[in-house]
Amino acid sequence: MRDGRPTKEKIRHAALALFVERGADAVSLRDIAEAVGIRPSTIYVHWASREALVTELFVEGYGAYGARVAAAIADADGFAAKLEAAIRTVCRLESEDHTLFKFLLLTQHGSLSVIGDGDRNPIDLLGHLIADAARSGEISAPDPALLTAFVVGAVVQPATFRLYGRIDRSLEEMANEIVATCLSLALGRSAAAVPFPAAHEHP
Amino acid sequence: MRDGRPTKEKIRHAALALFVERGADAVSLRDIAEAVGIRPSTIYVHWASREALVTELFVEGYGAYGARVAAAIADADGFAAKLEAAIRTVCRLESEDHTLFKFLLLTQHGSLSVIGDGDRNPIDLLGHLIADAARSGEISAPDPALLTAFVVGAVVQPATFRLYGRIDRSLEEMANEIVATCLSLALGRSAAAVPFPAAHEHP
DNA sequence: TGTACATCAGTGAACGCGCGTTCACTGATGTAC
DNA sequence: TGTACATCAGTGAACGCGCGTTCACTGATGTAC
Repeated sequence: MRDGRPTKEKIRHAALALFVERGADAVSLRDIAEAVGIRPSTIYVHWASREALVTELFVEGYGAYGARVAAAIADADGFAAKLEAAIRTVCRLESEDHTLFKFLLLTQHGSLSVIGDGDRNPIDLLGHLIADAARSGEISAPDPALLTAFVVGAVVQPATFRLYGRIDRSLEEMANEIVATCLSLALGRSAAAVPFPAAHEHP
Repeated sequence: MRDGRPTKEKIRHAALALFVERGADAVSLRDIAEAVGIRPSTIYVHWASREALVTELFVEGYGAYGARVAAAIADADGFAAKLEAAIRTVCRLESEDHTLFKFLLLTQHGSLSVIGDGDRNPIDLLGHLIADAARSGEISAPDPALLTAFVVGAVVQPATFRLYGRIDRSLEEMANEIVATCLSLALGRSAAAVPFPAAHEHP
């Protein structure tokens, strides 16, 4: 028999590229097949349905990111170093495989429900890191979930701005600024760490 | 002749609610018509196409937000007060019409291209506010676009977390923390304002 | 005040289209003898 | 080494379905006389 693995890999790459280019909903199996140079029915040799293909790409990509971030956190000592390592890893991943990064960013809404609670995904890992540090007293964060949102926002929003051409540099090129901002947010100079520092209090 | 305005308004509301519930791509004109209690063809009395309906909802909603934010900025004096007023306005809008807010947040990707550059939308307004303050020396921001991303992220990411149940409070309830964080980001205690403050420098 | 007319919001049936999916098939390739 | 066979990756034609959209129509309502 023929070896189907190269074809399967080609389908994966073409699908990812098209999903990023047009949005997953706007890409048909015929589009993917045409990009690879196969017939649409061949896709069913490798996946049970269109949904299974999309889900596999999302779960595998998200899982791979989670594993890399988890390893970075495990290798560093102390909250600040762990947070910095996690952020730098995400910034590096954006450069390593920009297509996958875009896909995860854009497919987020709608496919996030596939990921179970507490799974090994980058956002939960950051959330646990911050929640643990708050519980142990290493940082002062009255609302760890909100602080996590601020930190995630300081990574995801620059990435989104880049996606829409509002920013030219890659996440990796901005990594120093992003890391410094995340540390500043987490280490007590932000509202989430010390509530209402009254830089400007509401009347 | 009958007055079609109430029907048009019902279609607007039902469409918005369904788009938020399932994502705009997953809602057909038959779904909308059924929710309103009319026939699908009636929608063509009020809009030229499905796309025209979606675009009108997005552009009108985004424009309304832009107008409110622009007014808030115009009414306040000085950069810090203007920034605070803009952020508080966005937080208030999320409570006032949660469905519209969700729709704008989720439809962003894919429909943002409809909005022209420099238009009166909340993100460009924030961007110009920050860029102007950086130019006049009121704040020190080597990369105003990146600082804008941080500030937008400090609003949008908590909203996204709320959407997915990671946070329970409304933006309005978190407004004090969000405003303080945005001011802290913009007023010089962040990496974007003063590059590499070396809270934790990379080896 | 009563009647005739014009307007147009809303209808109902139908359209062509592209979609995801199925399935009997073909034929290249690895394995057994 | 050469031949027969089994496997299964990939094909090609076809399917039913729901989609956005069209269009001749109906009939409620505001306006003119």
